[in-house]
Amino acid sequence: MLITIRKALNRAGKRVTHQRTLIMEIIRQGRGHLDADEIYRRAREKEPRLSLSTVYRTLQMMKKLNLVDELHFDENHHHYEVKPSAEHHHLVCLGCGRVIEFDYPLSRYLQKKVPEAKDFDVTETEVRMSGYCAKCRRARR
Amino acid sequence: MLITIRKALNRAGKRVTHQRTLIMEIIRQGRGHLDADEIYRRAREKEPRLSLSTVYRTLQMMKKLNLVDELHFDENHHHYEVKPSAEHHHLVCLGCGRVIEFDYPLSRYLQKKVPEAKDFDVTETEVRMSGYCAKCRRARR
DNA sequence: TTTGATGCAAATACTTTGCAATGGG
DNA sequence: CCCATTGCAAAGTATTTGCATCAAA
Repeated sequence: MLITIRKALNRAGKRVTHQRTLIMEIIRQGRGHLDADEIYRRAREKEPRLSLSTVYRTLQMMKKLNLVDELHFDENHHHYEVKPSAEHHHLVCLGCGRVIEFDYPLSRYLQKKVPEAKDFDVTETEVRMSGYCAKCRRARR
Repeated sequence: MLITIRKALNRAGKRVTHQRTLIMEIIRQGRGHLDADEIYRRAREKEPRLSLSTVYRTLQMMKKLNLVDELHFDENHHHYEVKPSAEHHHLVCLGCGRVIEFDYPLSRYLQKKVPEAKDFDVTETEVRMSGYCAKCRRARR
């Protein structure tokens, strides 16, 4: 786990700092769906002097190195997860905000089926379905 | 066109104001992919006293009334388009930012295929594929 | 005339940046 | 020891809110 991070950083000529491994570890343990602020809060429990800027800077870097994915739910901030090996997507409840993950391989399929994508080097495919879960549907006014 | 907006507002018990019809008309003419600020700039050409808050408030309302879709590209603000009748999705070039639309009906299919979605009232399905278009791939360092 | 909607200004939320100090290689 | 990285504070951008005024019904 940590070895992967260390390796990836080295390969990119980036320094392996305590902050970077900590942040990455938190994202991994968060099993996706953490936002920058939540990552910051958790990281500060171990490293109280860590700054929010470092979280953002690390996130940007990880994104560029393709170590994490940035997800866009129905909100005005982002969520992060370590780049998953198996393709999976998200189901977001607009009522309670719960995010349900589901596996579904679509990337290769769409790449073939969609003519517009033929000439494209697709690095990421994200499917986001939103709506209301059973519980929230009942409570909905 | 305008009739639809007027109707939808009436049906929801909302007032039909000059600002609202103007904003809606701009989103429609923008053919999707306008952000709040761009909508604001264009609207002010016709209605210089219009405020940005009104744009945001109108957008929120339209979203709730299901008249517009809010799209999440790889940025920290949103883009808006009038709710399209045919299901379509987006291909985003990370190099030049160009957004290519493609039609592809997936919603019903996924609703059936994904067990996690069975118990869900899905109101929207958005597929976003990102990567590099032919031009940008060549220019990429 | 009666509210709901608007404009304005101020507040909040999220993210980025400048710079001096720090620590990894 | 050198320079990438950090913490801190300050700035920048995106969005929301309170309130007096305005205008649609």
